[in-house]
Amino acid sequence: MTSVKGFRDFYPEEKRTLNYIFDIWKSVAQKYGYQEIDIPILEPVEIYNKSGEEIPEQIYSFIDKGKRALALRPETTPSVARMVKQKSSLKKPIKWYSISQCYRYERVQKGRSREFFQFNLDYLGTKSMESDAEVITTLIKILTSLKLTENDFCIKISNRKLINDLFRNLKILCVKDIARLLDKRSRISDKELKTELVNLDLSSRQVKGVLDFLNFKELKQIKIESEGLDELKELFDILKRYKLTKFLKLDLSIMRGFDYYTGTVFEAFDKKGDLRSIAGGGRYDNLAGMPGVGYGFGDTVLNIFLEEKKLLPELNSETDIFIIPIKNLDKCIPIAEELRKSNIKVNLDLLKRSISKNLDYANKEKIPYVLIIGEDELKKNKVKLKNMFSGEEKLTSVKNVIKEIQNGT
RNA sequence: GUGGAUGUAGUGAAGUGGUUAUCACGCAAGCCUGUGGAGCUUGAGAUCGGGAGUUCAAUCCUCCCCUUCCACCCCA
Repeated sequence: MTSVKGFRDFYPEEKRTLNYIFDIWKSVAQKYGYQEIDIPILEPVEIYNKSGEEIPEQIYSFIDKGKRALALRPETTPSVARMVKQKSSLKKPIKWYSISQCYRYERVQKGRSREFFQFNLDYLGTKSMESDAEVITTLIKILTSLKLTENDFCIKISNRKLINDLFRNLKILCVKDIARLLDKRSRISDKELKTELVNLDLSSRQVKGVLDFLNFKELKQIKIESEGLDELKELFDILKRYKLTKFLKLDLSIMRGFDYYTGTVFEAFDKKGDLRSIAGGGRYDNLAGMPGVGYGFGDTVLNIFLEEKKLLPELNSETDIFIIPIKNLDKCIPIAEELRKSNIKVNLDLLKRSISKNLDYANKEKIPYVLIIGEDELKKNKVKLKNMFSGEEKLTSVKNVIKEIQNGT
């Protein structure tokens, strides 16, 4: 009796945590003026052709009854691009976000499942670095809203055009192989990296060139003519205005797996470096029929990260109040309904259990208030309201209960 | 796909070639006919991951498979 490998169950407590993350994703996106969209779970397989080699391998694809080759969405950007291309009447700029479950058939392990939630945020319609900066800002704001600080994470930034120019300058052709190597950089020593580079038939001058630019920490150190370099300079300048420089790190080893990126690329990492990347994205100017920039942000790594940092809040039940009837369930139902009419979330004991059992239940479920209703109370036309955190009790009217709960929350 | 580890109630752990497989937490009921987080009592819950073999007898020994986890690979 298990769920499908790599697929997850969310019990109420876990779902609450997930909702906490969703709420922050949404509120930051809305704060910057992004609109929520939704995309289909199935897409034609071909739309992922531009994603690179890795993705098609991991795609859940099948032929449907109409002989169409379909795929469970492995990511959102191609769908966003499709939606943008499809409807030419959209007003620019297009600022969208979405939260969707995505699917990838891959080896299950820490931080990687086959089904995950991905928050995606995109700014389409301009090549201006201002949009790259805003998009990166939202990513940082999400992480800080989750109470993470510059000691916990950083955003590594690079630019595809600059990388290409650097390679061209060194007359290196096997860009792909090197890109893969560079991606591993944080996990291998410089020495190993060197021998690997030599194995790829690079001259010693080329090896030195590659190692050099990996160690660039500041843009000033880069001495070539490149549009990518200019873009990066501009981007860092704009981000200064958002006062976010402390989160940023120039890192030319950032490559990103997707082939469709054309300019800025960035990735959010935990500073200790023992987790996978938390979020990642970049600029894609040839995918949607118009330039765009965006990122994807999965829930799995984030969850582990927040748990390790002990930043997942203890969340109360969504229920506001639990009613304990004492041998008069029939009289309590109308009271419960009255509270619900005032938009209060009410749970009512239907099992006719004892007071102590019910209090125990309310306590375990972390319901903040309990209403005890018995003979004595009904005689006086009152109810007994108990605050479960303080233990305080008072005899009061239903109307006052409504007021108290509405003010208290 | 490659390599390593793992598997005993819901969870975490013990244990033994031999009748009814322990313990803790959790769950349920009672002590308490109107007051929780504690205590005590009782109860439910496991074909000991699956299959084959060795044996009079296997949860335990052997083999195969599966699962889950970790690393590589890659990525959210």
